[in-house]
Amino acid sequence: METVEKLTKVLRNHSMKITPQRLMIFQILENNTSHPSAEEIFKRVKDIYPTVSFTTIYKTLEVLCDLGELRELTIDDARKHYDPNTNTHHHIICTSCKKILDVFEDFSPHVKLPESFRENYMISNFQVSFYGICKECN
Amino acid sequence: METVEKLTKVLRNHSMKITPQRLMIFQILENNTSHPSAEEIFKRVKDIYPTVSFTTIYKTLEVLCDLGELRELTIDDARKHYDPNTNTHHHIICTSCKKILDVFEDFSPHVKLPESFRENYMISNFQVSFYGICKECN
DNA sequence: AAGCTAACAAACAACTATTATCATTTAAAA
DNA sequence: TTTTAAATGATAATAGTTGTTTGTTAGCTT
Ligand SMILES: [Mn+2]
Ligand SMILES: [Mn+2]
Ligand SMILES: [Zn+2]
Ligand SMILES: [Zn+2]
Repeated sequence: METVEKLTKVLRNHSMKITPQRLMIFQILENNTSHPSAEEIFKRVKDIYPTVSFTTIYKTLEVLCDLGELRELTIDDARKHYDPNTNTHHHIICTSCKKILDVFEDFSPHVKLPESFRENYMISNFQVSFYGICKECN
Repeated sequence: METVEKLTKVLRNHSMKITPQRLMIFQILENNTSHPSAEEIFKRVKDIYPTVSFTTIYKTLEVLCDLGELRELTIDDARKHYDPNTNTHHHIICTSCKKILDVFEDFSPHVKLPESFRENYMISNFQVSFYGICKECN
């Protein structure tokens, strides 16, 4: 199922309303692998709905995160980025231009929390972040 | 060599000055595995030097990071944390209380950037972040 | 189709972490 | 001790994000 359709359904199931602004956000997120920041999403929505406010963007992104339909990435120290792909995967960020790409390698067979933590932590997930410089940034 | 001694030496080598405030920060960082935020460091320095400013804390932490003597952790989405241990290692963060612990497992033999990225990226390092709930937070 | 109401959007204010500016002070070299 | 470059601290500014209020609307009910 495509993102727009799925998110519409999920929000409906929670008696939340589908507004034009939200639909636009869903469309922006559909098949989006660019890991946009709130501002990048805001700008694109603003092109179509010039009166949209930042609050609306943040509120909708928060709702989607709470519903588990969106991942909030803590990888760029300057701002949060959002990822509609909620399947386990990893990232590489260029420390110069801050571009974030997906790394779909499955590290789970090898990356396990050491035994000593097992009894003290309930692990929900892990993520691997690679830091480097992309070719464009040399 | 202990942290205070080492940092003093490194700063001297770069013609930087050793001030009482900086020495206090060095002491706070010595053997510190709590991954403090700037504010936590600020509060502790303030106990001894009540007129210290936040600027001094941030500036000194920036200097240490630039010199490679301190690691800035991007793992808590609310604020940066600092780690005097600059050797490669990983972390587990409790998503409830935000406590950060070290994970010293060496994942480097298994966690490698996939071949497809090799020609386009100069990787400087990677980090594994485990997310979970600690026992105290249940 | 019209009315109802919880949820929403927008305007705006507030807040938090961090960085910038700059006059004053000080570490440390001469 | 004098000199000077660098650090400090007061203050302001900035950026990202969250909270509040009030009028509007999606989508159900009649
Ligand atoms: Mn991704
Ligand atoms: Mn650590
Ligand atoms: Zn780049
Ligand atoms: Zn906890």
